[in-house]
Amino acid sequence: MPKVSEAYKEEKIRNLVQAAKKVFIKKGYVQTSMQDIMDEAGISRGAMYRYFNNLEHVFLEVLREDDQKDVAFFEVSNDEQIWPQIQRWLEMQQQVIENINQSLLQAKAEFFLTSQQHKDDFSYVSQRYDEITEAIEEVLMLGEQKKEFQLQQSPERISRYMISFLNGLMLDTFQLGMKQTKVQEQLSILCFTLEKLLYKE
Amino acid sequence: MPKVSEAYKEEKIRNLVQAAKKVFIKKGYVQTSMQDIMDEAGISRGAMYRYFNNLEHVFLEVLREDDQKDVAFFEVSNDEQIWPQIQRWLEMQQQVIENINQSLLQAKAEFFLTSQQHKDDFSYVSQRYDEITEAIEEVLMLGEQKKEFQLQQSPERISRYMISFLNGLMLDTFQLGMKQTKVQEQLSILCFTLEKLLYKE
DNA sequence: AAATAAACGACACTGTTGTATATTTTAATG
DNA sequence: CATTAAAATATACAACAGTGTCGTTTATTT
Repeated sequence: MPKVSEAYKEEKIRNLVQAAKKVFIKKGYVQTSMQDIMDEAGISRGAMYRYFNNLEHVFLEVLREDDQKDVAFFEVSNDEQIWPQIQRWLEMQQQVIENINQSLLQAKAEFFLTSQQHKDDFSYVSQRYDEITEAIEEVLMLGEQKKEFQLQQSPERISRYMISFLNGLMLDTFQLGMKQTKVQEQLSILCFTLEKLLYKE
Repeated sequence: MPKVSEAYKEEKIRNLVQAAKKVFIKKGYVQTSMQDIMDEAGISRGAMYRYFNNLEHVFLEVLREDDQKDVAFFEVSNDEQIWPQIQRWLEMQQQVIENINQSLLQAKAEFFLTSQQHKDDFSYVSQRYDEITEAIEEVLMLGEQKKEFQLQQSPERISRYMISFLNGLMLDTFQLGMKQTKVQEQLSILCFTLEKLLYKE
């Protein structure tokens, strides 16, 4: 406990972030207090505040950790047709949505929704939105280059369209459960419309 | 021998609800306290608690009031073609989305997102979702009856699809502003895909 | 055993809630 | 029009939950 390596400190923080994440997933952002995280981590108040200034700080660290996992969020292979790859990606999204309760969705939504202050961290949301838009956009353009698609609308529009829809489906599903929103059916509609948007017939 | 009219009481409540609504629109649900509403209404703590038990109670009244305005939410006329009516409705939605900051969207989202307790009032969200789904569904079926459409997917699916998309667009727009999400463009894509879903070609 | 830094937990402070009590307003009555 | 009792409002208060700080304790290294 005294004089200790850098590695120890990092490890400690990683543990705390893990504990925090667990709590945030379970309780969302608004309902979570520092105390909850301390309890989950089995650590004292003083120790906690040695590593984090406040709850917002903790959450931002959790966010950072969570983001890293899907950096390589949409890897396209050039060897294969694009469309099947998109379809596979959509199936992945279905998995994501169906496990929405084990994700940070609620906490994130609450965090960015609740406080005007976070409009400063606004850049985060905004940036992430742009990143994803662009990633999808590129895939679409690639498909067009390869003469596989004939985009009926600009790739940017299509990309944003996909995101809006998926976001809506996620939140509705979180609120209402999968039975009511019928995730699979909805995604198959998205597929249907995407075909119309991507192909000339 | 008692005093005071019924009408007075109702009027009073309506005023309080109005004041509360104003605050909720400005600050959302989570950041709003009873005090904020009392201040806005220029009323004392004691008076406020005579009419409402707690913040949740106030919010539910505000919700009720707000819902009434769009009861006749999607009136279809039988004389006219359905499709133009849907298009007009979508234009209305654009207005709604573009004025999203003057709406209760944030407060509602926060309210239903934040607290597990509200899973009891869950019925509200769930019910409303079903109502809207059914309303749209009926319009679609009417169009099919009139041989105007040839639905490429079940009306239920299409209806839910529309809602998911619009919800997503609303929340994204609230977060990011209209410039980034390009509401109009997005809605025109929705229109495009809807045509594909409604018509055989 | 001296030095050091992590960990602990008590503490003071804040903002908010809901209630209890005091005061004012109201309209029916003599 | 003065009286009066109930209703409406105002004010003060206790309780609480959460925050961030700070002096103290603990355990290891040198």
